[in-house]
Amino acid sequence: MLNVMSDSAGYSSTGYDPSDFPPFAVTVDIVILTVRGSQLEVLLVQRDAEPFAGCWALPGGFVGPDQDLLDAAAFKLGDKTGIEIDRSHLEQLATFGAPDRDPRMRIVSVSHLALVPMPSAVESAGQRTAWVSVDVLGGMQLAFDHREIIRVGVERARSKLEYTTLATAFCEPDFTIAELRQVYETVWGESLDPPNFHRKVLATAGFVEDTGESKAQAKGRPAKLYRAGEAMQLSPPLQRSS
Amino acid sequence: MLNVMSDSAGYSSTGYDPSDFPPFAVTVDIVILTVRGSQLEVLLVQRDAEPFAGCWALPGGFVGPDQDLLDAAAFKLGDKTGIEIDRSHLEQLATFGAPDRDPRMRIVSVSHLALVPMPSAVESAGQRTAWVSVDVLGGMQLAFDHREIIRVGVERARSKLEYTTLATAFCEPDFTIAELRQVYETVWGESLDPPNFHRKVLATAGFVEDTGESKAQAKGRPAKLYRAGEAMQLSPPLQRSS
DNA sequence: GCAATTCTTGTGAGAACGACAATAAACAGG
DNA sequence: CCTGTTTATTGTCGTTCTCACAAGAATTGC
Repeated sequence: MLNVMSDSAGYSSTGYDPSDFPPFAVTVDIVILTVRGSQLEVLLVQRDAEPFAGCWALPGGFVGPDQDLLDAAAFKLGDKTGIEIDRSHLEQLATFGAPDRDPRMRIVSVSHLALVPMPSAVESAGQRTAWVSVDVLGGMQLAFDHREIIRVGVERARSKLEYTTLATAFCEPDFTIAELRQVYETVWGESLDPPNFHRKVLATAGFVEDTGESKAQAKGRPAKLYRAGEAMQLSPPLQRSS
Repeated sequence: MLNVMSDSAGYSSTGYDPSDFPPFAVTVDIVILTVRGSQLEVLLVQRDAEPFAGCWALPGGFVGPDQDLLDAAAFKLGDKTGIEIDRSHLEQLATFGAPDRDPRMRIVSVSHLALVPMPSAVESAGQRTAWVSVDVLGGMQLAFDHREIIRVGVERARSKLEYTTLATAFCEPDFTIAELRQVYETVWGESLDPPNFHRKVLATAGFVEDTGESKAQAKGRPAKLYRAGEAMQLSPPLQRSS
């Protein structure tokens, strides 16, 4: 099927005639992550059409003729999964365009990364969608190069938690320091010292704001509730050991 | 010009009608940076065709039908400027695809970032190419959204110098610590304490390796020459004050 | 009340950082 | 040869940050 392209080749000798560019399609794919318990999970949808029918894949689709890329990602996410994403936690991830990544034709995919809090995300998952722990993806058959896209997305999330306040995007509007710490521990896959983490978060201006409220625990002292602060960057960064 | 897509059709045989997906063209653009003296400079080429004829623009061009994105970026750079880039210092930057970013038709540009050392880069600049300090770009008229692309590229470079060993890409194969410090000072636009910088670089395992050679200065004590080490990440990072 | 649990604050040793002093190695000029 | 100048490199030291762990505070269950 790849030879569909070769008919339009042959523009290289005489410079670049704009009327002779190769035919491309452009799609958006969304790596949408959440933290449930101690698992970092990604939302997948089951494909019903060839190629890769029956396989799990990232939500996404073709970009509309007059759609901006970020708009397309947000729209496709709502369209395919019903999740309305806070635009502030949706960002472009990377673009994948290997010539053979789609057997049908040349498709360039602009992948995006979205982070959502736990409960609302889980409820919104529809029939042919599933939240899957990133730890069990190895045993699944994924469509196209989506395994690689997810790998890049997870690595981006891990990295951004170090030097940005993005971890609050995984939390409800009001959250405790322990819940925030749980996010870090889950995404990074390592345990953090509760006292030191607590102090460090409060010492970073603009990371969290006190709400005055408290939240009762199943056992133990109630925890103060905080909301996300104004700051976007963390300086100095929170560093993982590895 | 928008109708050119439909001419090169013929997807019906494969089951995919060209009208199923919108007509896109995909280009690569390269933000190639170098440090000359105390200036951070970007390579621009002067356009000879409409739109934006006569304006300065980033080197780049349409992606070939069977070309990977990174390959296309490296090829276009060599083709348009004669610069053969070390592939290890060429990375994808971001993708720009606003519907109105090109007046001709819908074009999605996958931008790339390249870093090259000073002298070779300057020599390679051809007739219609120029190295321009990023500080004077404000007064120039740039094609398309290339001003924004350059801004993102410069910010990426500034950021990556903090936590990667990428600064060595701006240096010759053998370089002194002072030359490396000059790179940091130029890209970040702030001065660093020479003794502390010297110690910090040598204390980071894998950042630089001793060559045993020395380099005479115009004045003063000769400096030892180093080469880039194996490490890619800097931990702990070098931090800029701002 | 008491034990258990969890959140929050204290503490002290060691490492890192930053400003600046001191030394080392070259050159220029007398 | 000696001296001043310049730049590279090493020392020093007080402050800050980090990290491991102890201690205190606030709740639940018995």
